[in-house]
Amino acid sequence: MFLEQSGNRIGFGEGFKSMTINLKQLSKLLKLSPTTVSRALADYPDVSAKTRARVKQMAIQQGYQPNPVARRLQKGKTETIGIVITPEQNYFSDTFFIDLLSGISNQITRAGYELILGVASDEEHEMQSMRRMVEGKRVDGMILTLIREQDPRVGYLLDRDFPFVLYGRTRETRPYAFVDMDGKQAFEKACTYLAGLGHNRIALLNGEPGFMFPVGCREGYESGLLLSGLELDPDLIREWKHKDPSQSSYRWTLELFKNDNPPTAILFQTEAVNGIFKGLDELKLQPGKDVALIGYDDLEIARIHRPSLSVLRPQAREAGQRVVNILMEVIKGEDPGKFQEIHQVEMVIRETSLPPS
Amino acid sequence: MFLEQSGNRIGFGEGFKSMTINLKQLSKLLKLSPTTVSRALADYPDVSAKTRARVKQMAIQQGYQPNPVARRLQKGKTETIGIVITPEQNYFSDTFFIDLLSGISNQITRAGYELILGVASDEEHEMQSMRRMVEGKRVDGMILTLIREQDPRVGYLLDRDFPFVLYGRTRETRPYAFVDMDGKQAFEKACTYLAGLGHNRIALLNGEPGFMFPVGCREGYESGLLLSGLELDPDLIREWKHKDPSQSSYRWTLELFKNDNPPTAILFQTEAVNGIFKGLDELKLQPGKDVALIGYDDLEIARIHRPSLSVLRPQAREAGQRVVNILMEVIKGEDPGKFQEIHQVEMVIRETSLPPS
DNA sequence: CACTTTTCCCAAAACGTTTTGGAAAAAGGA
DNA sequence: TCCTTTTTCCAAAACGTTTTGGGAAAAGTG
Repeated sequence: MFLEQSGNRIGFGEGFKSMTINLKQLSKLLKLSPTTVSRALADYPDVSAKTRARVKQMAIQQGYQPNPVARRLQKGKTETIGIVITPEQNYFSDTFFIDLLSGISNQITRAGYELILGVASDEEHEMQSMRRMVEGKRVDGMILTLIREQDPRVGYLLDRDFPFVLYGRTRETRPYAFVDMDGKQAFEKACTYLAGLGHNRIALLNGEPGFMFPVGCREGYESGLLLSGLELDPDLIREWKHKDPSQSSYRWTLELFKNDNPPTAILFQTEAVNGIFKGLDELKLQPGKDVALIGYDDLEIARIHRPSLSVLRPQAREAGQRVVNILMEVIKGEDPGKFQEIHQVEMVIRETSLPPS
Repeated sequence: MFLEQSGNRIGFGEGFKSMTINLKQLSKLLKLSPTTVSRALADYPDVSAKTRARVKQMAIQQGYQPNPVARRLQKGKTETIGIVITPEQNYFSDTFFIDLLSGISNQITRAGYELILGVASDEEHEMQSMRRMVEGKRVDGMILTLIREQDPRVGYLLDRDFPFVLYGRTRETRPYAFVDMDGKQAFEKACTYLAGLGHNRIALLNGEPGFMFPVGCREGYESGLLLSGLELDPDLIREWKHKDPSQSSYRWTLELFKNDNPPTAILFQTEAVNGIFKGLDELKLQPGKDVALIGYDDLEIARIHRPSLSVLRPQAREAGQRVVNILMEVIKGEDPGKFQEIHQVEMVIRETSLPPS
């Protein structure tokens, strides 16, 4: 039998296990039923203020923490959110994704939930990892990132009515919840800004086709040209690959300037900046001076490079928090269609966005 | 923040839950007891081959998956491993960490476990996040990375006899399990290689003091010099900061060459390469030609840069898998002191490791 | 005082598994 | 045949919570 062991911290060779106390033991210590203790800790009104205080104090003193596994079983929830990332796609380009993840993680913790992570090597494995989480009843909801135009994950989750939130958007007619950056508005803003400076040959070095984000970038770019009275030249548009942003953007940069009438400015995702710098260097063109540059994402390199890079800066951390808050609502049963947020992106003018020379 | 809303269709509830079946329902379908079904699926010998096959077939047909939360409660395990990362420390430098994480994640999945992720903003928050996992009974074991010379996390876990494995090492006399790269051997190898080419002024641009890894790097560097009959010149050693590898390494590079007798070669962590390139560029020194370079970590930039960077290449993915396998043993109760692995690091000779001109 | 209402607490059930400790049926041994 | 052993199954308990559905005591109310 178990006797009272108030304040007992001595291990019996079972080092860790012995220093943990459960509800039954705590209630015995308090000479109360487990019911009352549980309800006291959960601030139910049907336990007197006095005992509630007594229970809480003892709980703290004994270092009691309810076993989350038991609570989850009883509550029928996993209290867990899943996310699957794919290293192939060069996801961890500097600070951006980790900022997003940071916002997600902190908000999840605040809700008393857990974030479980899958790392998939490719698209198929990505789906498989998600199915394990969903069908294996390991999560209450999913967060999806790096969304494709046609994204099978979204259809899959919608089909089974499983809670999820996208960071990004996809082509899907059924309503779903998402948080997205307004890439269109961002690129439009950057484009008109450059045009306003006098640039009339503005190039776009866009992200990989198939993904949704570059679609908005292009829309914004085209709309920006239109608003500025510039005409669209398909020769000024190139697309790089996720697999090797630097390499492909390097090649496309060289190609862009083979043009008879080369660009005086380039819009692009900052991820690809190394390749661009390299290409320009080889062409003896000075960034900022000979060619204006505005990148999307405020990575470290943008700040430390000389000349420093003008950028469009999405607020990744805030977006991550919103994603989680929305997901919690969807899990509670709210209609996902109600949660469709498009966040503005601010422009940070540094040294690479001067008028044409 | 701009908020756009659209679509307000009311979702249908109960969609997901209805398509999942539990053990009791399955056993009813089979006209067997839950006990037998459970044991059949777990390949116990006390259920006949015939019924076992029948059970398994029905389980597949019905898409039965045991509820992991219930199993965890019964087994008294969380089947979960925790890891805490800190964005401040520029952790996600390109592919290295994600490779490690990939190895970890895949191996954990293979074991039927889950990986939960914490993102902490600083050292204190890091500890707090870990304590939540450990004391909140949310994990069976922890994986620690980016280890400091004096690391309070290790003492904390050892004190309460909680299973963990380090990726890296620390100064701690009690036995603990770790997987580490042989930084000493790697830097020694690189150093003697350069010396063999005729370099006699070899600099070390080392990682931030306080962390354990740079200690080994320096040991290897010093030992390499000794073996090559070169003498140690404290003026050729500099240390950069995690917070801004590029900026600090840029400054140190400039400083290194103020020396009367400047280096002809530099050893460093590839993370810091941008700063070095920038510094050399400013000094009108060509990497590889005027100054030999060998970096630790085979990041993308190392491969795509021209001239391509010679590197020391740790096998992060394999290391991640080992970390998990070892952690599983420790969780089973094996003595952690038995698991102390030091992995060799290969050297990849590319274009920046030529003899001095 | 007799009654209703409010306050405070608790026993039992439930969540979905796995494990324990048999028990009935079948097979083997004399 | 009778006894023992093996095979095959299952009821009940357990894991540690929360929730359900009261019930006893205390406090109001007339």
